[in-house]
Amino acid sequence: MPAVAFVAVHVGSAYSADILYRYEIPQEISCKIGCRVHVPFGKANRNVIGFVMEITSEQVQNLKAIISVLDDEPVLNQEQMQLVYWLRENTFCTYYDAIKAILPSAVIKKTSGRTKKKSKSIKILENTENLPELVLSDEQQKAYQIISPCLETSKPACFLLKGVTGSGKTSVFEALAEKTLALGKSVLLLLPEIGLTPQTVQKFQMRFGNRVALMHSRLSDGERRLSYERARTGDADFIIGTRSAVFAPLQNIGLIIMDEEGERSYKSESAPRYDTIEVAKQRCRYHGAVLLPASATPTIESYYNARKNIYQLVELKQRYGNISLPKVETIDMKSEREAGNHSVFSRRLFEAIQENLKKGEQSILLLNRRGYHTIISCCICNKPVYCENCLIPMTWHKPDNLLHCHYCGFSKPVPETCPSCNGKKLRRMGFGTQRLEDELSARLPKARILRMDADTTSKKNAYEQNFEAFRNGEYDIMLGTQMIGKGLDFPNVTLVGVVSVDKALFSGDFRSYERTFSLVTQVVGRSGRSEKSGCAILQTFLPEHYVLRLSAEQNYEAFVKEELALRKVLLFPPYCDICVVNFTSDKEELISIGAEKFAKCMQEVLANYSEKIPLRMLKPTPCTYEKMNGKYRWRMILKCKNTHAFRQFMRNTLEISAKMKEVAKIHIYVDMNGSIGI
DNA sequence: ACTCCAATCCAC
DNA sequence: TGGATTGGAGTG
Repeated sequence: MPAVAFVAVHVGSAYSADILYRYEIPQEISCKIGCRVHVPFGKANRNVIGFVMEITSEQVQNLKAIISVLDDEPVLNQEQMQLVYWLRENTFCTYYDAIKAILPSAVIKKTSGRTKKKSKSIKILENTENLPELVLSDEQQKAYQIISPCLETSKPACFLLKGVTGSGKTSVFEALAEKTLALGKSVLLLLPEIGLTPQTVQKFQMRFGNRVALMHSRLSDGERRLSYERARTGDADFIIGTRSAVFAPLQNIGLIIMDEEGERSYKSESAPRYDTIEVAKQRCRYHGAVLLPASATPTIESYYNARKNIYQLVELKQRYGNISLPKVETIDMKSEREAGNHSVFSRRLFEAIQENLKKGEQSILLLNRRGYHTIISCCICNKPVYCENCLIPMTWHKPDNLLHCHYCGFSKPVPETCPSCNGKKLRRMGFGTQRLEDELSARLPKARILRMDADTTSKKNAYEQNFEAFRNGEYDIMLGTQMIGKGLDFPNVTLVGVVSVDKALFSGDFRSYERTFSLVTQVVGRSGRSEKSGCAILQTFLPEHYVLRLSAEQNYEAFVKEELALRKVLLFPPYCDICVVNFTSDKEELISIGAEKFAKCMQEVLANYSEKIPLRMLKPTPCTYEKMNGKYRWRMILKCKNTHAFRQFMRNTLEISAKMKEVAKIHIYVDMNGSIGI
């Protein structure tokens, strides 16, 4: 009786075709679950690679047969197999999308199942002479002692480490990692962006030497493959990396740390659209490991979980060395305007910068818009100049004198006349980091200014080099977008100026308040980290807004209280889950028809559903930016409970609707608890 | 009656 | 996804 293999093959993003295809396993072939196989596929029987997901001995007639097996041993182990199924169910992706996230492309494509190349020697950064024993403060020690007993058990647990900026969370990580490794278990440390935290990475490399391997998106295919193999074989038992590293094939994981847990980069914006913390939880359940999300401003969801005792809260309330948090002064920019000051700088902030310059101390200025003029609009019809691929106003950049689209990267010269009405006069408005730099250097010609935004840091190692130069005192002032708020320690910074974050409050996402609160808290925390005390100045046109008021007070608890109350009333997470169905098409006329047909189909499926699905369906609507990258975009928001029953209902709807011609003409993807802005 | 190409269908 | 199939427009 021939055995049957259930094989996952690459079928694009077609929901209805993403099934496991059954093939006969010929007698002479031995194949295991998790191995890659060559199978004939489609009417033309083209030879494609598939992954064996299941093997049964059932009797099925007329199956095509597997051509050959590519691997002696499975490329997907038992845990990875479970993760494939988990990802497909939870992120509404295909089998192949899930496999692509779990395996490096070099492993999917490699022709031989055996790793033949001996790995190159890795530069060893171990430097034992240079390690003063790890010294923990009382508070850090206490945090360590609460968490560390759980590392010895093999029960999954989650601690939420809430530590004010400068409290030395990293030292707690180090102590816990050391303990985990001593117990013979492995450690996974996740960071939002590897380039922004070279100090942290170096610290761990110094302490743990070549047990550490890095995994992040800037590795080449070969480097990624090497790190993957080192983790898989146990040659490296401490992985440091970004989002994708959550899939590192470590054995026997004891601890997963997620630093700056609320960062957006932890949410994947392409298939599979996973949330790193959810994958980490899944892996902790599998390994019986401890999960440790950490932040100065935990997400509302995490803090709520801590209040419900799903997570155990561990707090670091003091800055290391008992340095006080900087005092934050709020400046009402409306009164500046009334007083005739039309500059981006309030008089108070400018004086403070001057003062700092005189003292030889450093300043950091935050403005979360890059470019020079952020809007070019017509004096007659008032319409801005839009990107040709996106319905998004373009930003003028001074260095190349071109308009740039910050969403698709398209650029073009400033038009002579208004593209909408042919008006002859266009006015340039808005303030970006380039203009801030210009104005600052005009008013303070002697100041050495470092601008940090996506335009100045695109080159490899640019972050690291610039941050290092600033730290070494080569600059007086660092100005930039949100990227300057994170992680780094600059002992000589005693002034932080928030030039403007008002716009960030109204991005259209229900998380924009918590993100703004977090951003202000992070950047303010850059000030006064050594013995010199620091201060911060927050400029806003909305001083009475509770988010800005509470950010200035650095009152996280009060902010969470307000935010939870708001979310309860408006029904947002953590009181429900938000599932967004996204529709895209390059044809404008198809998208509303397809989206509405889908919504109708969903209602019908729901009406015929035996299980009760708590669900609030909102009508499909165009996205805030209706066109991006040449694609028209609609979406439909569902307020739901993210249960197995809901996810089945959702996939059911996707499969049924995919067969309808109006729906088949457009592209659909589903995003659970992602962003609903832009 | 024929070609040609884009839209559509389908895969085990 | 990608190839095979289908059907409508265009051609002689």
